[in-house]
Amino acid sequence: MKRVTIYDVAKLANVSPTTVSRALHDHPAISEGTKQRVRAACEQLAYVPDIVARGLSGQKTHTIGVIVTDISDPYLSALCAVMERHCSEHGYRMLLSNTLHDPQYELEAVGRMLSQQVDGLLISAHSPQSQARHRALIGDLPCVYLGNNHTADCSYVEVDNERGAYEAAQYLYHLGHRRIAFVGGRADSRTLELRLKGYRRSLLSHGLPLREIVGSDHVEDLCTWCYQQTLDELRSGDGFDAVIAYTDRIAMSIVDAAEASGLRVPEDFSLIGFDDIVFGQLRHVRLTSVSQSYFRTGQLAVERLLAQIDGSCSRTADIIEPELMIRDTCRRIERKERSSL
Amino acid sequence: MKRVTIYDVAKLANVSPTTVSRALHDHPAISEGTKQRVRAACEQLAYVPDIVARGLSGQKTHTIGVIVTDISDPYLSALCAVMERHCSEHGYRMLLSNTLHDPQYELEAVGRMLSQQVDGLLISAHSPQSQARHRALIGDLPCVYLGNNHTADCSYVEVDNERGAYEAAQYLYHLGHRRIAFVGGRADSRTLELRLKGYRRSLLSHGLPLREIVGSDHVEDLCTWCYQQTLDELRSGDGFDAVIAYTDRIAMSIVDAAEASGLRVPEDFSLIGFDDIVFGQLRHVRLTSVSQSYFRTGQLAVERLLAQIDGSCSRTADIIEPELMIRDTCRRIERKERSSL
DNA sequence: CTGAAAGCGCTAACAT
DNA sequence: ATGTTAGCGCTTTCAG
Repeated sequence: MKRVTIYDVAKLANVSPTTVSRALHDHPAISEGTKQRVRAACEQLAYVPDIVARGLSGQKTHTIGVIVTDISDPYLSALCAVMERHCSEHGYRMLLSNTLHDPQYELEAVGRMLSQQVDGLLISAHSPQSQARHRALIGDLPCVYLGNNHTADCSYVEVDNERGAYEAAQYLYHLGHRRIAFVGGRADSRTLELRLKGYRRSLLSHGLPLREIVGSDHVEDLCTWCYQQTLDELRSGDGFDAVIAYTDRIAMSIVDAAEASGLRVPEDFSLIGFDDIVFGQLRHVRLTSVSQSYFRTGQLAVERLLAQIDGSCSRTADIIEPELMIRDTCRRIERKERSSL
Repeated sequence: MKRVTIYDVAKLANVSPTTVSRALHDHPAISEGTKQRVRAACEQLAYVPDIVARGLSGQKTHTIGVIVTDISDPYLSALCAVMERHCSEHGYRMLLSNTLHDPQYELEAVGRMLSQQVDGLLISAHSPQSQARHRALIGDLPCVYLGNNHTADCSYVEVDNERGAYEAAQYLYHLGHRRIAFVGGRADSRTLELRLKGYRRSLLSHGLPLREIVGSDHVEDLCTWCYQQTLDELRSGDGFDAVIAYTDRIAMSIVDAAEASGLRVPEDFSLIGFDDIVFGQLRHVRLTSVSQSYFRTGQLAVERLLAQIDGSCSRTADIIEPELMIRDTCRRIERKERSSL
């Protein structure tokens, strides 16, 4: 069973292949009558246009490449869902690659996307270093980075993570907490760096001591590692009564660690996560979290990329403001030595 | 900045394009010396092969299309991650489409994949009906269905859902529960149908009454709907003391509903989910769940598909056995009128 | 061992 | 309004 091509359609409709092509693209210079005939012939032969050939001939493949660190991360999978929708609404297909935080794989994925002739790239990079490694490969192909893991000379849509963490810490401070730790993240991530920066800015401004539990880049299972570290710290006596977790997923591990060491959340222990994933919103959990709207991020990223592709703009930088979603994992502490507030 | 083609490489290496092509494919009839020269030239020009042209010329695009109902579902996103890995290990790229349970979109997605000339398709269909609608389009293109939503004349990898539900119900029965409900799912899904079948087989064999709370296909947010329905039922007095939920996600909503009506899990209320997602495994939740290994499913699906593509086999049907992961959301009930066990 | 030439299916000048 | 022709970048007979 051979492929049906425009030549077959042309023959049946008694016109030239060009006319078929034009009719299919609704070219104005084709009479309504021929268009009808061509469409009928297509129908009859069950003709399906070959996008690959179209891509070779024209210069566009109408395919965009998406490279993420972990598609099974709830935030990223939600983001992908949004991006896929927007792409397909604009007639683009989406090629997906999952790096699992492996910089080498990320580099190869970029290469594969290029050789696939994607019209543009949407990348959630592992770290600024990994991004630097593939930067040259990409050249001037339209590309928008998702999140903070990139260097300055590119387009991106990112959340103001410094501010998100700062506000989370401020919130805990005003609730009366004075022993606030930051837990989670991989050392080479710029997102982590920024969140730490915000956390430090808040604590330092109140003269509070910093407590940072951060994984090195080769920790395999970050959640388990954070659970263990936190548990150890809490048991060593000299603990803390509030935690800002790098992600909601880690926050949930922290709940486990707190409870395992005999502390209840939020009665004895306050907790804030990042990402505002759907599982944190369950009544059963009600995790207070810094939200970075995946909806807005995904939409904006695709929009910016498509604008770059059709040449209507070059570099863009968008900062999404985070929002603290206050739920039930933080509690006000009555302080005897009322300092200021 | 024009594209670098094999012609450029050929010129630089002082050979013909044919030789370049062959050298790149490690053709045996090319001398080692020329291969070296060609490789050097490629390097120097930063040549990237054009997969699109290769696809047009040969007949393979080395691209497989994946169509899922919801990439932000934890089970499916984990499955996609596994499949992406396996595909790329075998030199295939993965085109992703997300139907959000819309049969019309599913149909269009199949069309887009076809016109993209994918070498094969991996589909998690919305329902057997929706699958039937696109079946003809696909024709004899290699295709493997994920899960139970398909008719008989195709390849698939599915979990024995009937058995999974049966065993979940048996487990609850042996724990002493006599008022066991099944909650969740969409009416047109065959997966639901099978789970219900297993649930019924168990309950009927013990002479217990059936309690089924199932959404119609146009319920928007299934979780919220299930929460509300369950809450109503529980409050109406004549409730139940155990639930098998259609998914873990729904199970979590049921926890909320139970707690909202004053019942504690597992003290007053036992609960089993489906999927064994990572969030259910957290110590904080410890949800008992029927596991359908996404790892095994994803791996097998890709393997079967690739075997079909390279022609080494035609139709396959694989059944994955489910496994009841017993955690902490079910509890033994002491019965006064000890019936049998 | 290497090269020339003919497509793969489609589009886009450039005619008519 | 429609047709002719020449590629897009690569592979693949068929000849040297």
